[in-house]
Amino acid sequence: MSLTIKDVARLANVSIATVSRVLNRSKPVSPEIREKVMKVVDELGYNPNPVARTLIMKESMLVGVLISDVANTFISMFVRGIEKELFQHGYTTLLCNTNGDTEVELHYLNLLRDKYVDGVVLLTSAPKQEQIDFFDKNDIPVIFSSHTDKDGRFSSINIDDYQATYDATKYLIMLGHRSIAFFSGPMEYYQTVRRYNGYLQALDDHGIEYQEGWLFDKDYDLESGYKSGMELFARENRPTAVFCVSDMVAIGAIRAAEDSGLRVPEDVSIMGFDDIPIAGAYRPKITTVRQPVYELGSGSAQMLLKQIREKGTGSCESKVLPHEIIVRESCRALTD
Amino acid sequence: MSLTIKDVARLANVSIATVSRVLNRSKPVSPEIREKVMKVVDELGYNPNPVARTLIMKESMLVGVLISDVANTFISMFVRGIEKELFQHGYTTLLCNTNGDTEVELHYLNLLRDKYVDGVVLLTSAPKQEQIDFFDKNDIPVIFSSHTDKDGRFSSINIDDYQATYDATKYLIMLGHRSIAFFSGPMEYYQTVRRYNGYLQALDDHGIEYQEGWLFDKDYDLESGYKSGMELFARENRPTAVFCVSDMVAIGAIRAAEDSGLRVPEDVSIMGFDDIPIAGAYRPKITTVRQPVYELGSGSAQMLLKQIREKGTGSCESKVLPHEIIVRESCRALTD
DNA sequence: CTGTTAGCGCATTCAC
DNA sequence: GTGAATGCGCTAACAG
Repeated sequence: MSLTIKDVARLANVSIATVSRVLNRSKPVSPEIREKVMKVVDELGYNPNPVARTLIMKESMLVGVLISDVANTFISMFVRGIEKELFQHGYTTLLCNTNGDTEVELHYLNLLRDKYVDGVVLLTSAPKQEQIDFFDKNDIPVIFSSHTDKDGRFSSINIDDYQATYDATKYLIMLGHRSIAFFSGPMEYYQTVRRYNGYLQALDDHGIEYQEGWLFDKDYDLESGYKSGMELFARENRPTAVFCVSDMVAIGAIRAAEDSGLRVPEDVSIMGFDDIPIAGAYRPKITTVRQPVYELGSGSAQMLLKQIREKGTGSCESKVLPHEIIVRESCRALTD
Repeated sequence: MSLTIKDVARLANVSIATVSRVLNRSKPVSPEIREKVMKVVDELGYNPNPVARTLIMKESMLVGVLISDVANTFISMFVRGIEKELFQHGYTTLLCNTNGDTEVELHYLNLLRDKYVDGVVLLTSAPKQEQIDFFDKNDIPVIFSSHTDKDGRFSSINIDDYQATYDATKYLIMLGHRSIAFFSGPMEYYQTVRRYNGYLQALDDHGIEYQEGWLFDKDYDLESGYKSGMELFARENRPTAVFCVSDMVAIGAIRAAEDSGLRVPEDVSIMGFDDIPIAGAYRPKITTVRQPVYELGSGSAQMLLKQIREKGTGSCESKVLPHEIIVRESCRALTD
């Protein structure tokens, strides 16, 4: 069906080795022959079979990206960042959705290795032991995105979740709030834990005693925020502010507040996280912590590319991107 | 490094041909030998190299999914539908983001073919001539999602965009609206055109004359809706209702209305499309047309799988999934 | 510089 | 039923 290197060699009256050489610049070829070959290649519109190439080279120009559904809201943007960067360097992105299922993750990891992917980006939010083991066993470049392994033996790119939440909590405290609930995600994710710790530390640093019942650990989505909100706002003695681990949770919380007869921010202040496009358009506009999602994606790709080039060095780096408090309308100063 | 079929053959004292046979059930093998081989396979944890296999079989167990950024809001859900379905059948999803760039699309299509993908799902919203040509030239199973080629020579899965918009417009008319603006996406997308036609027809069928200046064709995102809204609501003689091609556009339009001192739905009714998760949580809750996004994804996968099995038959089917008007708060009845 | 040859890991035709 | 040999399309030693 398709053209092979043989066809080119025959029509150009050279050996297949020569064709391979001009195509890969692997060895010097005389200008005349090179040109002759290129002419045939162009006329035929020939391009080498990447599968055969992979079989020999053990590289595929493929990069696997594992995603789960956490923070699913910004996955799309994140992936675009990765994808664009990789594409510019001739790599293709193999996207794998794991739904956070360890078994599925492992399945994909093995599959990817068998396909000779040149690298992997993990956006699965909970670095499991199985993953660590896999990358210990297989020498495949990998970037942990938005989460790191405990020992920091692998490259990673993150924002400073601890500091970001610390800053957010501090902001609420500066506004005069002394009772602040924490609408969390699952504590299995280090990301969540780091945020929680930042929150606790900010409380502590400002002489606020953490209260039993301020923590709601459900998930990163709208429904979780709504449920936590309905639960919290039904209480007699409710906090004056709520920190949410995502904007979607914040939106759910705002809905719950309104359904409970509370106004935001007059009766309760609600802070989000992510700064998804809708955050600035919501009513009230959501005060939130901005993550540079696209940059996290493209940064992952850049780091991975570097690691692929330097494969074998065992080098490993960590990158932390800046966050930013975006002040809008959903949090107000307490002036009583 | 990795295990090969030779290792298995050696340890089981059989030829590689026999190993291949038990693994593929391609030819009968005596029970004793089969068992002996399987034992070695299990002990070694051997699995065949898919790349070598692809080189011979000309199939990869890979499916390419091309996406652009239109309706980017629901791509995530759509892809999950595809991915899950394919995964269950042993296929892996190769996701390619084209940004609607024809050149990039073509690049990917060629790459995918060279990787021997077993099929392709197109979610690029504008069936371009180049794409049609590609699939005419290359006999690769393909599903056009959310858009069809004009001639209907390829399989596709859609909702009935024409009817859905007709229904939505009719709903607004039934509410008493006689002047209805259309916040559109780019007219290069057939999807957009079909919706526009449904809108026009509904107007016509109910004796409403279409007015110059009711059409705003920008894009499917929030900003487009906002801009169109600011433009429209500044006018003296503004419509009482607006149909938007997506919920994000609707959200932008609602923002614009409020920034123009208009209340929704008291002063202007705004209707969305898609029913993204936020639509029901927005303030006001958005009246919209629901698309079964996940089902469009899994349906695409099912149709593709079927086509892969029946490859060569040249069979081609079209599937239309139901839409639904979701009545919420953003549109009100005119009672004057 | 260039051509010949030998694999990469596997499926499959042939002989037996 | 089973094994030896051939080749998928390509790269890389090896000679010349």
